[in-house]
Amino acid sequence: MAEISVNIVGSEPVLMPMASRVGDAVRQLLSGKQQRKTIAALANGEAVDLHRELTEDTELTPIQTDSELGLEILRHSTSHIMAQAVRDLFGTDVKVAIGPAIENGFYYDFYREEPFSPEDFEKIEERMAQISSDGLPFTRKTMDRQEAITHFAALGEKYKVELLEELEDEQVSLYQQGDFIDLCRGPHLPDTSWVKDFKLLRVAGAYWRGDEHKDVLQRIYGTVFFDEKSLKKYLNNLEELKKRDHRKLGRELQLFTSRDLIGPGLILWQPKGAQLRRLIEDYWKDEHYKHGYELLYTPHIARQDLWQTSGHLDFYSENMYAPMEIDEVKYQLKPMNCPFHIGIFKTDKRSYREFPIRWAELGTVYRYERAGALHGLMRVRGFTQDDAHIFCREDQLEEEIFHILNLNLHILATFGFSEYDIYLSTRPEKSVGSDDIWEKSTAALKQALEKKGLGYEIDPGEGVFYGPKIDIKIKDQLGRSWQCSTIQVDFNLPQRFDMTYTGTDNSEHRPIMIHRALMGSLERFVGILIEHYAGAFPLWFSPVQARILNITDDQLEYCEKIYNQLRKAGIRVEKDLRNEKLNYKIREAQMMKIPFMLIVGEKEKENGTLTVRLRDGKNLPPMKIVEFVEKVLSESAEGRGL
RNA sequence: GCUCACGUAGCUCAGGUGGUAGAGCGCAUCCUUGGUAAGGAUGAGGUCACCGGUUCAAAUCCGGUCGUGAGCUCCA
Repeated sequence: MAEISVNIVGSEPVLMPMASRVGDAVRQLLSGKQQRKTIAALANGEAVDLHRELTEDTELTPIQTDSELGLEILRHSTSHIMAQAVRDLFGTDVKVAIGPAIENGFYYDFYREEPFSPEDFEKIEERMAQISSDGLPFTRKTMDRQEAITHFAALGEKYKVELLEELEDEQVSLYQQGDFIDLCRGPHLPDTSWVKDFKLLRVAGAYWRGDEHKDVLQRIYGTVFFDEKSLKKYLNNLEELKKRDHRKLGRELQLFTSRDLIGPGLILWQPKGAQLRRLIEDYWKDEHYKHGYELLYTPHIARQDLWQTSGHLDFYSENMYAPMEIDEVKYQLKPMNCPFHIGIFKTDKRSYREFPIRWAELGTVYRYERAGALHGLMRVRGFTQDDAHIFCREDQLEEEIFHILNLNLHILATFGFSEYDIYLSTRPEKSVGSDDIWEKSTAALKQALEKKGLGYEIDPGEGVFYGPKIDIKIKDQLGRSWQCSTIQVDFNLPQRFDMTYTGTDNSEHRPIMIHRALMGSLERFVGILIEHYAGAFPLWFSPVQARILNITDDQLEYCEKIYNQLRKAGIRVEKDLRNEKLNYKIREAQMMKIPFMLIVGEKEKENGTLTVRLRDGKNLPPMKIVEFVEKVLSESAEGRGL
């Protein structure tokens, strides 16, 4: 009998009979503990099941339960089990579409007339548990593509037929567990008994193949892990996310709201939210001034002609609010600030000596976002960009980009974001500008990134049509990524607006324009901050820094005195002098996540002090009012990076 | 925009099968003046998102509109 040589990567090969299974090799080559963790393997680089027969000399890399790939296989297999359960329960009224593993779980798309209900979820989960305890093996078979089409056509599985018709391979693989057969590339778990710690999470509509002209399917999402602990951890994490949800905290902390009467995607900033925002804006303005920017203000609407010249009407009009007519002239709300800044540029004849010109504006723009895309502060229709435009010569580009990166990362770090992923997007297929300018600008962006010592990834062809760009995605406390910053070179608008400057040679040249935003949108950035800090903001931008809590009415006068003194010193302080017990007042202040609670009773009144309770429940020893002022001011300044 | 779900006092929510509404928190008044996460009593708040239909009768059933949520899609 023929033999083949099999080894686990990094160890000695052994000879095994031809057509031994991967699982046999694993049992022979791995220790008990390693064996039990192994659910599949890479055989000469191809991911295969443990049941797969080996027909040539093979190097195996085990895929184990503690790897990403292992989880992916678990999730994929679980989606099959869910499909089987759904089919068992609802019969052929249900058509199966696709069911991949995704980040943190899996889904399966079904076509069914009736919507799935929460009660259905319970039934499906019960049935899945049954399938799991049956320990059905996942078996793979290959089939001629035409044969597979006939097979699925006979079952009325039109989505599978459609998939098969588009496949290029003449042999396709099918996986079966119990009586459920699905078209699938695999690999899968050895059997269904591995799938114990799962949960179905939600159902949502999804189009067949993501195309809104095609059938609407019901997508059931779920998650699964190899052990109960990990599942619980994940579910707890979901709970934590809910607790941090900026919409919930925004309401509780009285930061912002939106009302039906105002309109969807339009935010009302309540006093505390407005205070928070003002602190962010003031800091932003100060930093920009220090870094050589000048600040601009521009209007919210402009004549339609402006948007014609800028090209927004041609490229962006579906995102713009409809025109309004004033004195027989059409005006439109601005979706971007750039044309206004160009308008200011063109008020004078510019010289190369003025460059770089750095203009910044907290400009509020309005964009039509599809109703289904709106989400709290994260996706709105009216928002304020922390926008800036830099006009410079080509030879200044790299230095300007470097300058922007410095300011950018400095500001993000001050807000507590020091982990990020950076992407450099290069020329797309449809674009304006010469090869030469694209090359030079892309090189300038790269060099600036490298000079700053920043790692980055290249997104080939993902640049905007008018120039290359750098995007920075920050990571929050929960490890989620948010794209906030963007730095974009623009060869288009300077030309459209015929912007020029006089160079050293006394002739006219075209300036380079850079658009950039650091926080992106104030609204969204505040949303991210709320979730990042779970509403417990650092002292320097806490809308309320301290709240005075008296113990009895005997300290009312003294409390007023403290309040006035702190307020004059520039401390954001509130007083809670209601006739309530201390416990009650502490609870409320705690829930408002106020950094300092100032407790004032007879002792403090007599000594001219106050007792500070911190957000974490600890107390500081009693201190004089001036000491507290000093403490808050110095800690705030430090937090603000002063 | 599409699919599904939801829309009851300022907030969080109860209100089988239709008979004009309830709780807790908050708010007001009173009692209580109490040192580190909810003291007590009384009271005021709702044309049950809006419009229309079915019915003797609708928060409850049906249709539409608006809004919210989860996804899909979109996001130079």
